[in-house]
Amino acid sequence: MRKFLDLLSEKMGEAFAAAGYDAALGRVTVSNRPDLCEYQCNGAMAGAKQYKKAPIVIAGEVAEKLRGSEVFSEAAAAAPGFLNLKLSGEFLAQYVMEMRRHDKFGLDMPEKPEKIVIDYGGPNIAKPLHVGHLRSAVIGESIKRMLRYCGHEVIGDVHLGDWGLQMGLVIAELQERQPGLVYFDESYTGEYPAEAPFTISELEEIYPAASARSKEDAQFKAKAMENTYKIQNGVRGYRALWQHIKKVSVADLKRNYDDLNVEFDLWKGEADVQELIPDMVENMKKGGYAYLSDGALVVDVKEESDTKEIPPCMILKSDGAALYNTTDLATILDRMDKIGPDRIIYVTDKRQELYFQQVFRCARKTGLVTPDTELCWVGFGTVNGRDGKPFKTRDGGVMRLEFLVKDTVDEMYRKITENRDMPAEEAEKTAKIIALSALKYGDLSNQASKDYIFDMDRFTSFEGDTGPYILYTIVRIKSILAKYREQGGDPAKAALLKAEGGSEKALMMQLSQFNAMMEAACAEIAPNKVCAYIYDLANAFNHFYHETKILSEEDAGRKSSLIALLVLTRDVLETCIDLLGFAAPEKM
RNA sequence: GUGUCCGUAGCUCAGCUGGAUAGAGCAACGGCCUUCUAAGCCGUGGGUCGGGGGUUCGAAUCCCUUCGGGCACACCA
Repeated sequence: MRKFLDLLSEKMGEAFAAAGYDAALGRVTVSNRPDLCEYQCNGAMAGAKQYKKAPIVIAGEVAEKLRGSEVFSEAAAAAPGFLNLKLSGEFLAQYVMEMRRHDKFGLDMPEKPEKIVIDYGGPNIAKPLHVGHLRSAVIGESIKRMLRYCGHEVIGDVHLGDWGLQMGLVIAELQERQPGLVYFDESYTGEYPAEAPFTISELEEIYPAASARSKEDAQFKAKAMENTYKIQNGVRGYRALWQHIKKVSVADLKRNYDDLNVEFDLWKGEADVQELIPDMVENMKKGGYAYLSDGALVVDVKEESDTKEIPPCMILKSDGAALYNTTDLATILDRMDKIGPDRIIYVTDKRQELYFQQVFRCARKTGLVTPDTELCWVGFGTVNGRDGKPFKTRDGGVMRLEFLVKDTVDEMYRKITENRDMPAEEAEKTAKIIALSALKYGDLSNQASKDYIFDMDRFTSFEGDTGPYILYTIVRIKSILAKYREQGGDPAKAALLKAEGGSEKALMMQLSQFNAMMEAACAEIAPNKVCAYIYDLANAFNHFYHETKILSEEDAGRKSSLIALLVLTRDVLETCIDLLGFAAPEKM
């Protein structure tokens, strides 16, 4: 379906052409002076120089050609050369009605859908999720859903950090606490127990303890490094323990991501690509890309156009060990081989920008990806506390994600029970739903690349530009539709007639922008655009709601038309919040 | 030091490829519930768009410069 503004621009272009000017000047935009007009065109001013005429003259001539237009009910030239436009209510209603018939509200599918891998989450095994993981999960999930909605095949991969020193640390701590474990007996050849020798809550306590100890106790740290080496080189007992750590940890991660309504298609990790490394490195050497520099194996990635020195991409450390780069490159190799994506998107902290620039260039240069594979990086800013510094717990520690979510849910429960009379069980369920909207909307409504301040009071507020406000709007619509059904009406059968003036027309105008907004949001990978859109839409609806009696409307045709508008508004809002990764309750 | 991002109302932020009086929300103040959820709606006050130059008919937006801040700059991830 054509985008509404394109349609208007086309009509305007025809008028320009009819008056003897370039049709390209007829670009129509939403008015920035709603008191004067609904839409505007500034083409007369842009074309003034080219045609050596006063803009107001051109605008006047074009306005003349628009007389009797079926699209614009009014077109007036205004100094110094603006074209102020008002829209025909029938034309608008027709477009909006067509949106309703279309299964994606007028959003066209791409001619060539892409296969896209999105790498987000990035949790480390054995370490609890903390605030830093919130943004990756929330933003990544939303991008995944948006791109899917726009017609692409999208595969989300959690990309676990499951190959590092933290595993060696956990095992070192276990060696101290439970030295008798069969895993440490290297002469043991039997089966290892299926059950892990620790629970998740024990694991959560073991890792911080081990990490703290390694900072003071050099011998302990050496032991941890040795353990890591043993895991990585396949010593049976250590491998078995590593599997246990991974299994227990992943189960817990799934639970945490579940609570956030975040799902991954793949639970791959660094460990999965280790065996690809030797050949990959060998090929980089053979291809003449990799060379030794200060003992480390590196690939040059600088380019002519660089405005600064880009250091080479390191492939192996001077001790010959692999590092994060190596694993990420091997992962690209693996994905190209097994999935063959057109695009890979990474969602990480913005501090890793240079790092990914190096990795991408290296992958391209060494032929890990085909020339037309798009490697794409989305960097996000830090979550700060109200003091503007990185978010911490009251005592200055790292804030665990689980606690952050729980605090938000508790706060929401408090607010609900304060304002509404609701059974405890229902209030609890509702609190969870609304809290998620608060958390996610609070994050996603900011530009991803910017830092933002996590302000519990602001996010959980039902007022202003917040998740709960959006949900409240949806619930209001649902409530009216439910009553309409009780009266025997069928919202699905309601048909739109025409846009009366005022807030009803404004609501339709907002709805008509959906496909253009979604296309832009996907192209720019910007969930914040979806947020901005639904906030405007919710505002437009609430304004309309206060001016318009719906259920008591006596003209049956008009009532049905209003209901149709409600249904579409609800559907668009619910579709959008689903793309943001949350949902609305039935009541609140 | 080099590069990069940012600086807009008391606070938190929008402002797309330059366009008419710079917009929201919170906070402050004032209105609107016998009628579809008042967790809403309407209104008032509040800004030299960090400073200075330049390009343009026209700049928060583009260019230069300057001040202030964040971040990154190969053997961490």
